[in-house]
Amino acid sequence: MSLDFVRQKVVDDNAAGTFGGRVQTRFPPEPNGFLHLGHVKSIFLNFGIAEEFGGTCFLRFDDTNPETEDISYVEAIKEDLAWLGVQPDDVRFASDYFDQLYAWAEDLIRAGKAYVDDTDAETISEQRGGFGQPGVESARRDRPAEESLGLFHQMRDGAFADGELSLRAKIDMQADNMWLRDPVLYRIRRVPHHRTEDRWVVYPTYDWAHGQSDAIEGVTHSICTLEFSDHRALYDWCLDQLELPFEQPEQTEFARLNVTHLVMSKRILKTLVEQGHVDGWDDARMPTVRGMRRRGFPAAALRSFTDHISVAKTNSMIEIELLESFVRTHHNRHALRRMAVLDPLKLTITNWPDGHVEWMDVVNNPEDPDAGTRSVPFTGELWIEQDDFRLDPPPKYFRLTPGREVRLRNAFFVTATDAVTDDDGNVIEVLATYDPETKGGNAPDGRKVKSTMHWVSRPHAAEATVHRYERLFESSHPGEATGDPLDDLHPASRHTTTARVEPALAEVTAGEVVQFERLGYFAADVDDPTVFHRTVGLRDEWANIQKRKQKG
RNA sequence: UCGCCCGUAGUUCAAUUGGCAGAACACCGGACUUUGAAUCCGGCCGUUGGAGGUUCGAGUCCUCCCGGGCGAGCCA
Repeated sequence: MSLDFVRQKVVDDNAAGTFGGRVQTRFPPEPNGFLHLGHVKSIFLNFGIAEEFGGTCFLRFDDTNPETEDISYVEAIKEDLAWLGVQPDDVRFASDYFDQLYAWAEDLIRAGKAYVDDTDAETISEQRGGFGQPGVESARRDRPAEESLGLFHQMRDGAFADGELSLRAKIDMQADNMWLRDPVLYRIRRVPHHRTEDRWVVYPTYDWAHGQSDAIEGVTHSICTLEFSDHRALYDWCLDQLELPFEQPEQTEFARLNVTHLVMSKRILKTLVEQGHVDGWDDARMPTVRGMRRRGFPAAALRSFTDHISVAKTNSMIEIELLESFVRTHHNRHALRRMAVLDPLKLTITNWPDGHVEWMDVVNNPEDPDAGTRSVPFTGELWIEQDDFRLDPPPKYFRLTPGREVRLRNAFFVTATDAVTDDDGNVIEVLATYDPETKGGNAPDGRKVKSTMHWVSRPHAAEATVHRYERLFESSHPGEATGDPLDDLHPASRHTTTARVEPALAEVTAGEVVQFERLGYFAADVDDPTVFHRTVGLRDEWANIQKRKQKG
């Protein structure tokens, strides 16, 4: 197994003694939204590296913009992290460092490396120039340090309105890298902050806060996504100007995660919630940590998935089927097997002794002998799946059809004898006979059947609401055709029915994932365990046969 | 237009100093089967973005070209 380029860099740095063998990372979310799959990749990368190299990893909230941030997100992010099984060595906030950041900014001004500008935002933008175009220096660029310092203090003390003044780094207005064209370091925002409340009216920008926060904490490897590549020169420039308590941290960028049929943009996710396309951020169709949790995607599967896809600088698009295969593999080992009928059809056994109940001993998980067995009631009045009976079977259809014998799993062989139809010709009940010699599912004479079907005893059945999901976005690349992912929304991504389920399903705990035999994995809702979400279906050869036939 | 980054199988990644281009998922087939599941076995898939160059030998080094991504917030 070879190392990804980030881990390789850590190994190389350790070999060269760059950080004295120390390894420290951090996961730095902004508390302005919920964690999603993209964050999960970053989380397991950062915490994983710390763990593997005997280092440390802090959770640090990048809370430098009070206009969009909120304490509720802080709590949600902590919860999601805990659910992912990750334990930060410490929890910090960029706002913990506001005093130090401000003091460092004063140093920068004194050193003639920053100045207070009264140019308005729009003009600054114009003067910045464009790609291949020259920049124009601000008229205040050479303001004496003492004057800037005085103004900077007045900014802090509330003497100016929002946006009236800003602190800018004095770097190079002709740089090819736009982030070096005198970037803004401090801005005035009269907005209460969720932690510092009204103590500050000036806030550092990301570029003045991030690298310094890393440096204060002793971070060695500051890992972020590719779009920050151009910021690295600024990250380094800022740290170069300061006296640091530790070795200077280094930024390394990796490609963010893209998955087919999924959208990771916070903005689009928010729109889905606000326009009611989903129930909320924690809807089982959302690629948020909370959504995936409700859906029944286990943290362990997310971990093996992110391990498998590794990390690189190549912009890539992962097929969602890969994620699902990790989820299936996990549940195949751990999920208890249960029987549930999603689209019920009556099956009546005409030669069954009236009122007789036979309790069948059934294995809970063939992949795990320790999971034990349970008792399931069998009677002459059953529910079977509508899909499992055809009056007029297509080729290669192995299930129940008039005159054919099949096995009812863990019970008896039955042979369909007749079907009752309604006025429209729909089958509403199937009549069958059973062979009492086949109890448990084997014929003493050794005869075989082509298929085995699940069932539920009507008198014993419990009802459960079951949600089956289609892809939220029909297109593998949402928005590719029109530019707006919302145009690719599946019009009916959730299909809800009332299922008939075996009695044992009344005992599942919230959040538990079970396999409905032959159908897929289903997660009992985290709030209401009488509701199930289809996590992912089983591989379905019959569905493939039909699909191929459709294609011709 | 300028700068930075990235191009290896359908997809995601490997390939030790420059030394036989491989794996997983997907797909196809077979075995097994009380889940058309799982499991096991096998198969298919490549102009390593292109063209030159260096070399006994290039995915790897050099040059040019092509394609894709990001960048002109007082967002992060």
